[in-house]
Amino acid sequence: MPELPEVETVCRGLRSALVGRRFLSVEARRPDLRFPFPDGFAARLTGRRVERVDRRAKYILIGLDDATVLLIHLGMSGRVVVAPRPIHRDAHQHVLFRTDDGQDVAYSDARRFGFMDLVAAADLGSHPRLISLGIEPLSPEFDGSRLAGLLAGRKVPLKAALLDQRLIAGIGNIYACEALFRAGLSPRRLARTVSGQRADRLAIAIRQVLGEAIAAGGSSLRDYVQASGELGYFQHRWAVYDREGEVCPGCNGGPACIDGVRRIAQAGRSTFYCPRRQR
DNA sequence: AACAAGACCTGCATGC
DNA sequence: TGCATGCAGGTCTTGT
Repeated sequence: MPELPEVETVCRGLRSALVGRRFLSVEARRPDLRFPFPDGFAARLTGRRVERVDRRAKYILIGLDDATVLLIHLGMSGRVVVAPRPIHRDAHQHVLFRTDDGQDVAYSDARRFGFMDLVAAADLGSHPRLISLGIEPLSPEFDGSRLAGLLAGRKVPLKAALLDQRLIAGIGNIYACEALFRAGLSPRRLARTVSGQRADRLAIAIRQVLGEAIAAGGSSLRDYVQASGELGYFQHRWAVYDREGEVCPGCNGGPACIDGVRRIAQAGRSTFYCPRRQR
């Protein structure tokens, strides 16, 4: 489920639910997700007060009052739901946080590709999962010339470069496809061929696509008392992702678009694009 | 050094 | 209906 916009949506939900609150109890119902929980995980969290909730790439960072940070990654299928106690229990609900104001925060993850870790705040930057992350695409420093610099000399397909978290942090398979469509650039083009105006267009497209998805998720949060990225995805209509064979929104059924959106495999993942509008 | 491929794990849609 | 197959929003590790 989660790329940057969905993680951001979950972060916002957790921020409003948790900042200033204490964990009355924490229950890990199994010893691991993708990795084992750190030693004393539940005990170390119990009684802690949440001071802040931040996001870095697709990671959720929950800052606690003892100068530690709870690091959460949602993997492919991780979900977070906040509800008044007692929360509905589901089959893959692996971690349950109870707060001092009567809320339950449940983490569910069928595939268990997600993970959690506890880190000293001072060591956050050197955490092995965070240390090599690239630029935040929504940060003010991210623009066309910065993007061109990151792509320069790279012989990988452009789509693969967008998915490389060491270059840009937070773009996943869906928004890589969508941003390339908006920028009119083929996912197969070599990354190093994108500079100048093409890089400008792509940087703008990335920011727009991510920003609109966050706006969609954020607006749905007001109506549902959940921090769930699923809502953002549910509301979003993709132009090309998962639309193999359909006419893309830019082509309006023109003769050159007879085959519609094409699906190819790149680095083992599906890429959707319009060969007519993306060059 | 850079890149592709396999691995992790479960659920779901599809086709026979 | 049952079963096999392929695919899924991520990223770490291994092999070329």
